[in-house]
Amino acid sequence: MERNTRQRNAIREAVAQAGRPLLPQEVLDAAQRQVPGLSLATVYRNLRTLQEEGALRAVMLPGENARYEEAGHGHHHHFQCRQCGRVFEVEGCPGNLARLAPPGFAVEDHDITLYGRCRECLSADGKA
Amino acid sequence: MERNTRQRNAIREAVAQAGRPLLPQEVLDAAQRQVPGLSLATVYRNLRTLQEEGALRAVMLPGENARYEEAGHGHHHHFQCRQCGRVFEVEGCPGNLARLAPPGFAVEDHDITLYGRCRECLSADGKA
DNA sequence: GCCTTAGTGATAATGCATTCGCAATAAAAT
DNA sequence: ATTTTATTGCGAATGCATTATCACTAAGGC
Repeated sequence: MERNTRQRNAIREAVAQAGRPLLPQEVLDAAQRQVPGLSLATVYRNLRTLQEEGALRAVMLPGENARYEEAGHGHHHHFQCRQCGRVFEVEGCPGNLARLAPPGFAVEDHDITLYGRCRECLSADGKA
Repeated sequence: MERNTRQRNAIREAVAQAGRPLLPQEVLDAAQRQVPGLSLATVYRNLRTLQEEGALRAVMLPGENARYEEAGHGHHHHFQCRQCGRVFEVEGCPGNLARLAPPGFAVEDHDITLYGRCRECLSADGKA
């Protein structure tokens, strides 16, 4: 039977409150504010468990390790800031991408990643 | 000074003739038809060299290792077949993706990956 | 409060792509 | 042909994310 541990709650909360996909290490950093002794192994174990029970979703970006976000946010894509490396959700979708594929190919799905500067990094630059 | 070896030529040719991004192991398999003794270490060395001199480009897809394609094909995106795993180029681009980003974010670039079945896998299924 | 056992922390182990070390090979300049 | 040295093949080494091990801890049912 599944138990409700402080660690698991802290991990779930950390991802939920971030509102953006987090790396395991980022989850650790955030969740350690609730549970200081939390270990990285426990983060990995729970990320997997929470993903299997459908609470979390793995987000893969090109050349990056898996990040984790809350499940159930509907179809969306991601933006990665080239300065701070953080990833954000972006809603919306251009649609009708199937037309780009070569003739005879069946398109079932797609991923879009936007790259640039997030608001925070832009405003920090402005001040510098 | 840079030398013109059978190995390097075979590697360059393999990528050019495939017409699609190849994994180092796929490059090895293809180039070994020209140079049977070719080793994987040499493939890695030359993929790096060729990339540095601008002849090849690294292609990163979500959750995948780097593939390599000929440079100079202009802006394009990629399609990955879920059955055979191969990656193909797709021309064209929906454009105007910047509007998807949250306000205050500056979009500089983007990656699009389409997923589905390639023509070969579809027709093989049809026959099965 | 006690017991059972899922969960945890710390660290070692694993898996895997990629790179390194080095003796042997082969371009290409002389 | 000889010499020089970039390049190669092979296997060992590396780096790094993730997972396994195991003794200990603490949920939660009784």
